[in-house]
Amino acid sequence: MSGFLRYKKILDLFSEERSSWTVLEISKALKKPSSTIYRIIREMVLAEFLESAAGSYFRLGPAFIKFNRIINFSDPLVRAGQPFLKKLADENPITSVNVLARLYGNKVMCVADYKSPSFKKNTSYQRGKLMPLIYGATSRAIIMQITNRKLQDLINLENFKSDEDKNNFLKDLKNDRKKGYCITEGQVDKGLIGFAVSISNKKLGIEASLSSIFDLDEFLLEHEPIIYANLTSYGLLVEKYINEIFEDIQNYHHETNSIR
Amino acid sequence: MSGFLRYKKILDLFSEERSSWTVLEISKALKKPSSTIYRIIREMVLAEFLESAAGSYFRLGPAFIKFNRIINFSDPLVRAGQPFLKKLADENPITSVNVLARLYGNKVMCVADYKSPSFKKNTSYQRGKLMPLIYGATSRAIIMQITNRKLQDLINLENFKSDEDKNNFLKDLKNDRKKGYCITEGQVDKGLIGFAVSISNKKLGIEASLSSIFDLDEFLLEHEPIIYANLTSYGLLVEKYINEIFEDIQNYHHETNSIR
DNA sequence: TTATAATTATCATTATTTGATAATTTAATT
DNA sequence: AATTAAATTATCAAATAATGATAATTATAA
Repeated sequence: MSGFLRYKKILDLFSEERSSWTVLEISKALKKPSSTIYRIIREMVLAEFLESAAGSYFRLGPAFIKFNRIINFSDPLVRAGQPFLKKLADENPITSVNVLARLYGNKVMCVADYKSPSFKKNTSYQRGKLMPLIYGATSRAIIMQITNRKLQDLINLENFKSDEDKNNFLKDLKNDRKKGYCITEGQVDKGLIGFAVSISNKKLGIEASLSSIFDLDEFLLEHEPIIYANLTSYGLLVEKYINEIFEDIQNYHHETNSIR
Repeated sequence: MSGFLRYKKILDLFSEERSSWTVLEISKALKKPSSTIYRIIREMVLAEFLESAAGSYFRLGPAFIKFNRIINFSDPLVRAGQPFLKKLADENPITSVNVLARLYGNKVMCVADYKSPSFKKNTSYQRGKLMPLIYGATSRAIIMQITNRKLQDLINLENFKSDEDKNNFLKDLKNDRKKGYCITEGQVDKGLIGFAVSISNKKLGIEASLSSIFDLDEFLLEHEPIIYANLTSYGLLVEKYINEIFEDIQNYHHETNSIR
């Protein structure tokens, strides 16, 4: 265990389910002597990536809140898409959860979400949550824009139940690519239906999706064209804004570099 | 430069104002050879703490969004206080920004905020933003609960204009401690008035504040008693919930430890 | 106060980082 | 498609830092 991994392995222990650890627990989990863990933890506490809590427990530190904010204000995808989620929700024919998600390793991560105030059911899509790559429209609209080697690598990491399962998935992917958007029912959350379009920007390396999720109890077939129209138009709008932001960033860097 | 600092120094370059850097720029800024920076950056990209963007720039990675989420769902202060911010806003006599903030190093960080939808002015208090320790009611209600050595250390880090300035600050602090809450006008944002109460929990090491910020153009003296009543009652409520969460955590750890 | 747990310090050994440079890959331009 | 420049990775000996066993100290609880 060396380099950044030494720190990351500790951070990765912290989860929603288990958000505080003692040095001894960490030392057991990572099979490292506690003197080593103490030394590392001390460094991370100093850097505010961890903080000590009651009862000699440690938890994640405020540095994450700070850097998260910087991302919020600067990430082109979040900046471009965030403001449209509420509008999308307001224009949808029924209450919805609206999500901006992106590839994160071999998972999909929601980076922004807006739920209509009166939406009743619980959904898995909340900012920061990691979701499976192969289930749900949100994820599908991301993976369907990935090709060649990268797609192969990602798919090889997935555990399909059978070869047939895998082939079906690939066939669906092909169809969705042709249609330009995805619909899935209950793949992630029972009783919900999701619609999604791809969001991409080659130059910025953005592989993302915009999606609206509805309660199956409220959803009617006649809603589909409106949902589809909303998603595609807002999707294009988000991509347009990403481009503008990209140009802003470029100009900024040109300026600051020429000043020097 | 060794240990975690090596990584932190790079991360600390990234700010709202300057959210993407090339390896060469980092290498200049930190006065380190680019081969070294490349090696470090590669590690951090692999860990998703950085990600490569267009034009050989790098920016903060999605790991921060993920860990930020875990904090949101597990930090006792956020969990206990977050749900009350909207209620506080709704019960205030005029539109307001409501903030939960805590000590972060020698600064104050907002960890949750709720703005009345129709609040017009811009405020500095937004989740994740670092604020000065000695200005504004939000900060004052935090520092006023700190004593002895820790207070000395924190105050020594501040640059007061004069000794008189410093003495005035200490005098105000004493008064606020007696009163049990703080009011400041325009210290952080011109045209705004802030009210704050302390939030603390010894066992959890929480030194925080709950505050409501109003537009001076809307604020009337007769609002003060209601504001005061709201803040103190919600402040106590938040502290009560922090305590309950603390006990939940304890029980959880007892269970998991006895199972093993 | 005493006892126990938590944390820090020490230090020789072992392993890793460093930085100069070369090699390779990628992107831009002709 | 070929050329060039820029970005990134690889190499390796020297310098530096991490490790972990143990001892010492400090905080916490009984």
